[in-house]
Amino acid sequence: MVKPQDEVRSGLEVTSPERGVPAQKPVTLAMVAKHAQVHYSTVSRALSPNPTGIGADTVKRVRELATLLGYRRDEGAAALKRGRSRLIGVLVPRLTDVALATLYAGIDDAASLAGYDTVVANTWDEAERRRSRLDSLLSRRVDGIILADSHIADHTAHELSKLGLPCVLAMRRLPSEVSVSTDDLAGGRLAAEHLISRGHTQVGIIAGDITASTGIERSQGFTSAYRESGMDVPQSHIIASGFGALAGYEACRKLLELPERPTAIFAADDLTAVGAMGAIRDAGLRIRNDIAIIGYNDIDISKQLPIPLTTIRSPLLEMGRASLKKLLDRISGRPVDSELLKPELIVRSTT
Amino acid sequence: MVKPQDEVRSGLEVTSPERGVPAQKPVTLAMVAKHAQVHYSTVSRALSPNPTGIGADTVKRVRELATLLGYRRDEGAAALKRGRSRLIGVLVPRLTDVALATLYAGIDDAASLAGYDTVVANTWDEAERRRSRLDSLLSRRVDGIILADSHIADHTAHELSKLGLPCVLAMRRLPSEVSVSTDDLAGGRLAAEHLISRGHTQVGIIAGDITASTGIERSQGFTSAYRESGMDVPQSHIIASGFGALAGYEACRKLLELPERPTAIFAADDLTAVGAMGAIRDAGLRIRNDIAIIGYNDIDISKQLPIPLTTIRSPLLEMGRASLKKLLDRISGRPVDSELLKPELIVRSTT
DNA sequence: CATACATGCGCCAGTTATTGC
DNA sequence: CGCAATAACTGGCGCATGTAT
Repeated sequence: MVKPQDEVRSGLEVTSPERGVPAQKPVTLAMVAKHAQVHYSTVSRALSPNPTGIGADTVKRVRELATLLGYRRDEGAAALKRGRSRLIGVLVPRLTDVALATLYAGIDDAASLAGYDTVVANTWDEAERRRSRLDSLLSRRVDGIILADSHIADHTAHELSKLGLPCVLAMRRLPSEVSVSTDDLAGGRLAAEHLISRGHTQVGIIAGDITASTGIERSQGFTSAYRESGMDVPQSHIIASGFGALAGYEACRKLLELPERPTAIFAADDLTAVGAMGAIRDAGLRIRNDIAIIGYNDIDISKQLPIPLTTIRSPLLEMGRASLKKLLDRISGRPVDSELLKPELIVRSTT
Repeated sequence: MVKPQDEVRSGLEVTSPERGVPAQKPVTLAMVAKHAQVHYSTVSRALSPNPTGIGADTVKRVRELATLLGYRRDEGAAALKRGRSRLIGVLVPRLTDVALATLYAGIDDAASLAGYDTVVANTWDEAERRRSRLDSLLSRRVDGIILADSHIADHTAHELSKLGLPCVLAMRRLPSEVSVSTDDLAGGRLAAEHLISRGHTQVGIIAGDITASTGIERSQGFTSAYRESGMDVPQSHIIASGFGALAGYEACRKLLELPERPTAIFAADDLTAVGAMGAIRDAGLRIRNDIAIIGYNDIDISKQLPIPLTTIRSPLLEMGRASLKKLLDRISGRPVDSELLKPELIVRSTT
C-alpha cells in the first residue's frame, strides 16, 4: 500500500508555480563569492570549520561578508554532496507521555550539541503509522535512527541493520540489539524490596504494555524479588494496562475488585500510578494507610502531587543523551555495547 | 601527498572518511532505470504522482520494479531541485510540558498527512539556544515555521517574514502576527465567573509566564470579570510563576502567606495547579473546602488526579492541526487570518 | 505519443593553475 | 628554477523538468 511516491496531498499544489509568497531565495555560496570577488569554492573553504589552503586574511574577509549577507549553508545540498545528512530520526510512541518527552529532550539536546538535527515521529504504537513514518525518515536519508518504541516481536532494528542504517534502541530493550535503557529488572526489584520492607504481603502490579521490555522486566524483577522472599504474586494480580492516567485508573479498579485485595500496588509508570491513586480514592480507600502505591520513572509532577508519589527514578535525560551518543558511535563505526542505567528508589508519601 | 610540515599539526584532521559501518548506498533512480531498461528520467516521471507522457504499462512496470528494489526518493535531492523542502520547523519552549507536547502532536499529525516532515526544537525559553536552533532550521531550508514560544517583545516572526519565510504562531499570540490560539481572555473570564458563582471574593492568580500572551490574557480576562462584578484582584495576589509543578508549588506558597489569604486560586496552567494543590495540602489546608483551585488546559491527568481538577479546557490537538494547516495556507500564498479557539469550563472537584 | 537527453539546484573536495620567494 | 602557499577550476551527489528525437 505504501507507494514510493507521495500521492495524496490535500489541496497542496506541487506543480503550480508557487505564487503569493515572497519566497526570497536564500543567499548562496555563489552570491557571497561574487561580492567577495573570489571563486565560490574558495568561499566554501573559507567557511569550513578549519579552512585549509586559504589565506587567513581571505578567510576573515569572506566570513565577515558571509555573515553580513546572511549566508547560511544549505544543509540539504551539503548532505547530497557528502552523502551524510546530519539528520537523526527518532521513533517514539507518544511525546505526550512526559517520560518519552524527557527522553527525547535528552536526545535532542545531545544531537544539537553534536551538530545534528533530529526528526521525531509519534507512532502511537500503530504498525501502519509507524511504517509510514519510518519510510519518511528513510527518504530523508537520516544518518541513523533511535527507536524508542520497540516491541518484543519487532524486527525493525534488524531490518535497518540490513539496510546498513545505524540504529539504537532507547528506553525499551531487545536482546539482540544495541540499546540504552534503565535496568528495569533491578528497578522492579527495588520496588518490591521496598514494599516487602514495609510489610506488604498481598501486592498487585499495573504492568503497562507487556509487549514492551519495560512492562515485562519491571514486573519480572518485582515478582522475582517477591518470590525469593517466599511470596508469590499471582497472575491475577498482574494487570496489563495501556498508557496514561486513565489506563491506570481502570487497571487499579480491577485490582481493587479482586477477592484478595492487594495492600500495595506497583505501577510500572508514574502516570498510571496517578490514575491508580484516583481509583483508590474513588473507592473510598486511603492511599498508603489502606493501599500503598509505588510508581516508576519519577516524572516531574510525582514530587508535587497532593500526596507525593514514591517511585523508582529512571535517568531519562541521561538515557536520551547516552542513546544519541551511542548512535553517533555506531555511525562512526566505533564498537558499541548496550548500556543499562541504574534505577533509584525515591521514597515519598504513598508507601 | 604527505606534507612534512603538517606532521606537527597532524591532530587537525581535514578529511577523515570515518567509515566502519556498511553504509550501503540507497537505491537511486539510476539503478531502477538500469533494471527497467529505460532512461532514469522516465523512472522519475513514472514515479511521480500523476505520470504524464508515459505509457501506462511502463508506469506499472517501473513502479513494481521500484518497490521491489526498495527505491525511496531522496527527499533532500528532490528538495534541492524543486526549491521546496517539505520540511516544517517548530519552535517550542519545552516538549516536556504535556500541553506543548499535545500541541506538537497535532502539528505533527497534520503535517504528516499533508506529506511534510517536521523538525522540532526545544528552546527552553533561552534566547541563545533559540537563536541557534532557528539557525539550524533555516539551514535546513524549512518551508515554514511554527512558533509556539513567542514572547511579547519578540520580533522573530517579523524577521522571518522579511526573509520571506512563512510563519504562524501557535498557543501564544502577538497582535501583529498570524496565530492560532485559545481565546485566553474568554478562558480567564470563564474561570472567574465560575469562582464568582461559587461565592469567592478573595482570589489569587498563579499567572505563569507573564511575558507570554497566555499568562497575560488569562490573568487579564480573569481580573476583568472580577472587576466587572465589583471585586478587585490586587496586584499582590497575582504571582508570576515559572513552569511546571514545582513553580506552581512555590507560587502557591506565596499566595498562602498573604495577609488576606485567597479562598480560591486560578492557575494559568494545569501543571502549576497540581503543584499548588501540593502546597495547599502541605499548609494543612483542605482543597476546595479551604481553598478552591481551577487550572487551565485540561491535560490528561487533570481528570484522574486524586482530587479531579476543575479547569478550562483548551483544544490543544486541534490547535496544532489548525496552525499547521494555516501555515500551509501561507506557504501557498492563500490569505490567512488569526484564529481563536473556544475554551470550555470543566467543573470537577477542586471548586 | 512515448521516451531519451540535458540542464542545474547548492555544495564539497580532488585537481590544476597562479603566485611569491 | 624549485617549492610552498594560495586560489581557481572541475566533477558530480540525486532528482525534476523542459526540450529534442
